[in-house]
Amino acid sequence: MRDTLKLLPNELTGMLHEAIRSAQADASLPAFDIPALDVRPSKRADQGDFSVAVMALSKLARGNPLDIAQKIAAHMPAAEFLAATEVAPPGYINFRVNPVWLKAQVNAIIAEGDQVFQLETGQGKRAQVEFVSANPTAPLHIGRSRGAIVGDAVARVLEATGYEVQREYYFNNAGVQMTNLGKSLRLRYLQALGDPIDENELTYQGEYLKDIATKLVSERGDALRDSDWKPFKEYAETEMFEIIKTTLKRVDILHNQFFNENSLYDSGAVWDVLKELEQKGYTYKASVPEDADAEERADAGDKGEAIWFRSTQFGDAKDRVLVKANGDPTYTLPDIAYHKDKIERGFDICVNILGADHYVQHQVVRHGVTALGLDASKIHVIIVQIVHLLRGGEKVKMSSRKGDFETLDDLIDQTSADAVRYGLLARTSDSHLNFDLDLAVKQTNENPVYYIQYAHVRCAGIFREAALRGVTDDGADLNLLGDAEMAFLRKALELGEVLELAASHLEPHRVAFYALELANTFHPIFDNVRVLHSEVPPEVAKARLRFYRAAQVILKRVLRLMGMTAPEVM
RNA sequence: GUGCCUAUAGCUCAGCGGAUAGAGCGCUUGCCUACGGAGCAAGAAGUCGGGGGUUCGAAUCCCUCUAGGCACGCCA
Repeated sequence: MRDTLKLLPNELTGMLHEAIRSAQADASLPAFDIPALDVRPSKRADQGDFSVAVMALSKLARGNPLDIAQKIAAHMPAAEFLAATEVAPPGYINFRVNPVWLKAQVNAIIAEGDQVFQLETGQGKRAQVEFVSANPTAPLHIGRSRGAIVGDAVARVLEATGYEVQREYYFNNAGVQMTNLGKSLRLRYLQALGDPIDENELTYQGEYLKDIATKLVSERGDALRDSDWKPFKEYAETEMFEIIKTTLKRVDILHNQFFNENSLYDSGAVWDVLKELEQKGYTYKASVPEDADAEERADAGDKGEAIWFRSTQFGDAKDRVLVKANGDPTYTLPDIAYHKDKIERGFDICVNILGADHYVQHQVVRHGVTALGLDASKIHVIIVQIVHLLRGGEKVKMSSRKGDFETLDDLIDQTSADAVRYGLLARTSDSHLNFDLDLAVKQTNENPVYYIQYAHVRCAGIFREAALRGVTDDGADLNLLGDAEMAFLRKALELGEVLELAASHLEPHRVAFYALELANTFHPIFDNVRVLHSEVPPEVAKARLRFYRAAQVILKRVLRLMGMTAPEVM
């Protein structure tokens, strides 16, 4: 299967350009620059398999759209996969795929196996996807998990188009939060040793610290009774990261790079960035921003002088503090240094998955990167909107401080890793996500995940039964396949385009919707196209058996692209 | 008040400049002596939040209004 044939719309677009140039060469059409032509799968069978609207050429070619369409169609070059080119009013060109070629794709699909529709458009390019990036203070919160699922799905889609992808986790283990974590664990530790404690002093009240404290007591006894928070922070951090990694592994997410914010201080990168911004004249020292009005000046109080970044020069609504009056940097400064580091590591694209609440912060970082003279356009951001948990139709409140939150682990326990992956992936990142816990707990067919996986299971069922009856697909004649099977193959051939769009637009939800459409195409065929039935001639059975092998390859590939399992039985 | 996101079938959501607006669930009616019925077939269900505008053509682009969400720290 050549790469171009995995992307039939691209192939047809190229042929259309050729046809138009050819028509211009023999003066059938006047000279004009060819605009973008959008070839897409047709919606209905009478409109062929692929269609393109050429009405927009009407002005350029100074003629009526139908005539133009006919002239282009007449000049279309021949291709093995293309059976017919038809024209329809008011100015559509419809393409029909050659059935013989289509049926032969069954063998191509089987030959590609787990790598089917592996594209090469991103070949030789390196991408980085930064996601999750939660500080190791608590188990992964459900609010973080949407970004986790989307981030990993983006990484998988980029890999499918040929990119070399790095999955990165950015964290800070030096902040106030981590100190509080250490102090909280220390209290839980003392409690585990039998000392009375005041639970109101616990910043982190979750049960998980009790478990870690118990483990610590079993390892060290009361040896740490007189220690301050520091060894507890170290221990808690290590344990928390193990817990987080274990959770992520449950949904098949594996980061291959953990980037510690502290390394930017150790290397001096943070202060180098500040110096560079100062040298370029983008900073100033003041107690209030330069453009502050009288009221703001009055409200400012006396915090002392901070170092400000003139982000307003880059379109920001206000200038931002880089270094506080007490000499400590804000989060912004190291974040700019981090993104500078990312760009300088030479990735072709850096994708950053952020929650909606980080949108403004990211804009500031982007301005900082631009101020340093770097190309901020390499940084792509996917903003995932808030997840609301619903139970009994009511919103469930989530807090990672009080310990009554819903973690990703909770969600997986109540449903399944596959249901969580699909549920969090199957909508656009822009949309606010309502996760219905009641529905998720049900594990009924109301969840599309079962519908999709069931298609794969049904294929496996055929092969099991075929093996028992000694039926094989040796010497199968694919021309014996019928219209129903071809309908599925047409759908299967859309996968290349789906992946290409999902990668170029950074929209992995496209794969989730495609999966549902694919299953929706599969099930009616399964019902009507029997393999092991007494009325099915042996040679037809062979062809159909091979067809189902190809169907299973496609279904498995799509499930794996979403990070889901492809079960043989359910 | 300002910025960003959202508003499409009873519900959850796709579609984001092209031909009669789609899917799943739910609902109605059929289909089990055939490889697993977690299935299939048929059907009902939509002034694409309201109003203007651009275009040969708008759910899609622009303006505006309404409703909901998230942000607007010398927090991280």
